[in-house]
Amino acid sequence: MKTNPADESKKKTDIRSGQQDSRTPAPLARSPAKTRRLTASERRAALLRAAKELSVELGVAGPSLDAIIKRAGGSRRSIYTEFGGKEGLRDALMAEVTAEILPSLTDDVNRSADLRGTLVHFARRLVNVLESERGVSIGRIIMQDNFASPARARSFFANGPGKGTALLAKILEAARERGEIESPDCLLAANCFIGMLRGNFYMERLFLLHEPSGEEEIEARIGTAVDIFLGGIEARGKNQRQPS
Amino acid sequence: MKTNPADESKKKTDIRSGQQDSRTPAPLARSPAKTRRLTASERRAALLRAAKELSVELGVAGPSLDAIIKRAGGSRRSIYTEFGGKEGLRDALMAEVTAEILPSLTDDVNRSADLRGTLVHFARRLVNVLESERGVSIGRIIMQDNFASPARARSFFANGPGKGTALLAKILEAARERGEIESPDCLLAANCFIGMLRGNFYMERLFLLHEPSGEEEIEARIGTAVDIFLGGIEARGKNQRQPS
DNA sequence: AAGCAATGGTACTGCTTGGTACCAAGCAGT
DNA sequence: ACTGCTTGGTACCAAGCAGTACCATTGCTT
Repeated sequence: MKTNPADESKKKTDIRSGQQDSRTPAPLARSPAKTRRLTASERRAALLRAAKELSVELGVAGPSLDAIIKRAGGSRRSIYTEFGGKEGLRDALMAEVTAEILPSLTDDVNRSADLRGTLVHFARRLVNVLESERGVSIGRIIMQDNFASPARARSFFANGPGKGTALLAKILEAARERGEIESPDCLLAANCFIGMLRGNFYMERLFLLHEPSGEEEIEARIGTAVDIFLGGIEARGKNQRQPS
Repeated sequence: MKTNPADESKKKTDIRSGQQDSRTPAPLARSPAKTRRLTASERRAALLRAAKELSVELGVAGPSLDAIIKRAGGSRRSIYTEFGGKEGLRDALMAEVTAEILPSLTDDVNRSADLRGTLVHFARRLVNVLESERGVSIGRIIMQDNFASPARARSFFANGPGKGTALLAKILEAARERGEIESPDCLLAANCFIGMLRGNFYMERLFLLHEPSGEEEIEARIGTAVDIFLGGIEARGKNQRQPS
């Protein structure tokens, strides 16, 4: 099927005659000065970078291979030898992008002395990472890819939100050990806190429904969330599960 | 608008079993008995219904017009006269689907006497609506379309989550008036509560990372969320905003 | 410097899609 | 029943896509 059939003429479909613009006839119009070839890892990085940029720029229905190659240089061959095809490239991109977000969240936690300070700090980090211009762009890539491939979604959740939630859960466990809070399930509580911070806002941002929130609004949101959360779990007798 | 959701319009849908090729060669192999023409609204309903079903079934990268027509009957002409094209059909589908979800959430709120009961009731409704098999299917359609069109996303948020959150906010306002809770911003608090209920679970469900949660797990999540939330906002002196 | 293996560049194939054109078949008004 | 308008069915077109083949070029090795 791949061997060229007995048709060497251009008469495949004469209707599509208007093709003279699609081909660039001059192969000598190469780059003037530097045509240095890139090593495999350089090429890989360039491809991933181009794919990321274009995914951010184009948004929906990510870039075509042509577009990626045009920006990154190299040729389709590079993609197939390096990633095995488009799916492989998306996999690699997902891994890279996930790894890029996490550190900015986990870094430097536990700086505050008390729990409230730690929570506020964590919340600021999270909201700013998620809802920043760049965070939203990356989030859009991730989410759309997650719909396309549950396998990638699984990997993303394990390495992204999963780790973030686990980190917060550990902080809560420590506070519980110190007797500052009462919580039967710190992981569940961590989920709640993170969910509060997202609220409807994160999705609205993801869908580009409004500009990034201002400092004040974010502080208000964080304040409300921390107040409710701390008020709900801190240790002070029992106001919980009172029978209704 | 919803005249008759094609109760008796089964006349054509059995063609989809054929499928031997992309084209059905014999124009005389039509439906055996009747070829009654559908009215405009019937046709519209059939198209929307087929589009919804196929979106659910195919998941990623919604169905093509051919697929929709093959199931709904009619022809491409129907789509263009009725919806103006594919985008118009997606718009209409989004509106329909959004309107479908909301009532099952808002219906029958305020049944319980006390606030805790009301919150638990609301939470059960919300989680079950969102994370049910059907809710997830519809949610996937909506989310993917939201990425494709911020305009649709805006309409969805206004008619879906926006209304749900506003409803809860009203409930909270009433409780505040009765002095049961203290909350400077009930809408923000409602956002928090709904966010807690989603946590990471809803997104994980949306991406098909696990089966629907069991009754027990849902009750545990709801219990935790309600406990934290009520504990955080109920009126009992001031444990909030203590300076750290 | 010559040769060779790997990479870059591009045309091409096969396929799918949305949109349009056109013919055929039903329906309604008279 | 005839006629004209509307709707259904299908072929067709242009565009875009991933993947493959193949030539041209590069740069390292010997």
